[in-house]
Amino acid sequence: MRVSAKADYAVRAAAELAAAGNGGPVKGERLAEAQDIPLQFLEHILLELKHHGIVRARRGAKGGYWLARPADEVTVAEIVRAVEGPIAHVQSTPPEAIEYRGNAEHLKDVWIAVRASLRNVLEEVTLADLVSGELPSVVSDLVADPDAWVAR
Amino acid sequence: MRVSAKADYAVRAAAELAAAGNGGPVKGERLAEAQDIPLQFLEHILLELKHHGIVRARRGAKGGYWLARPADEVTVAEIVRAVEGPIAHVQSTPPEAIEYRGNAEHLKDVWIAVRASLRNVLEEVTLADLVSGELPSVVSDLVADPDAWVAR
DNA sequence: GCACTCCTGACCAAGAAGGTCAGGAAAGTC
DNA sequence: GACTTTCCTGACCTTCTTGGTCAGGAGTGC
Repeated sequence: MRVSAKADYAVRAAAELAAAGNGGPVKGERLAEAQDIPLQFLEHILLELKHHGIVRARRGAKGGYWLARPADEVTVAEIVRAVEGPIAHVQSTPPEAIEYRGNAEHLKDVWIAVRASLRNVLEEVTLADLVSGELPSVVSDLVADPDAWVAR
Repeated sequence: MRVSAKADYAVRAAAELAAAGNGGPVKGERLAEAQDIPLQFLEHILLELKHHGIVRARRGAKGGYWLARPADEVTVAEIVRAVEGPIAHVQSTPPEAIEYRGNAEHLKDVWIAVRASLRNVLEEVTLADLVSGELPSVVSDLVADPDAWVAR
């Protein structure tokens, strides 16, 4: 139930690309500096994003990375899936595929709900939202509760 | 963003204890059989639950495990925290403690929302709910959407 | 041809995941 | 007091993941 450095880095780099808009390709080095991410590690991450069709790239002078689609069509969920794999799998298998026995029978519903609630957040937030700061109401509602900010 | 085998096992074992109610201590072996969990691994998990005050135990003949509190006062969130540590940490630190720069500034809010939405599910479901199958509305609402059941 | 930048695979150290093994320490029974 | 039962604990093990680094190859633009 944790968010990996890789996913965090990936979203941050993608946010920079979203902000760059159509100003031409952005070098990996600039992304790394802007978000303070180890360059070589970031390059691997960007490659994964490219393989998943989220980002495009060109080599050589004037080369760099840019978003494959408009920033308001790329969700945080996609990026997380690209680098971390499926969201909220249990024991590495999707919750709907598990058969629970005895008194744990309804646990399946709980894990399904967990996944759905994660999706409700991650699939609603686009890179455009992230950059503009105008987050969808599902997020701002959750964040408005002071209780959401306390550690536990 | 995944649920470990340990957390899954822990909740399942706890559900069995909840179902056993006041019928006296339940042997580890019976829990392991009921939920098909490797016994020795389960014992380590139960020990962690004990250290976190969720479960109690007695050794010897007629010994076994039981819940330290009534089943309707133990949430799934507690159990997950006991065996997996804090929920939805980013890079192993709580989201509210991270400072984001540049265009990723609002990412903090997104991770906070992720954590809050997980809590909304996990802290609402008690072991009593789990065993009875009468899950809180936040869960049943999420599960009612057929979309929650499709892999992605 | 040369500089620039991405692309790729190999490698690596540390830690977590998912267990197993062996023995010790209480609790109950005879 | 001996014996059985069951929990308690630490050591160990294998495999995978995490979070990187290193070295070199392959396009691209001038």
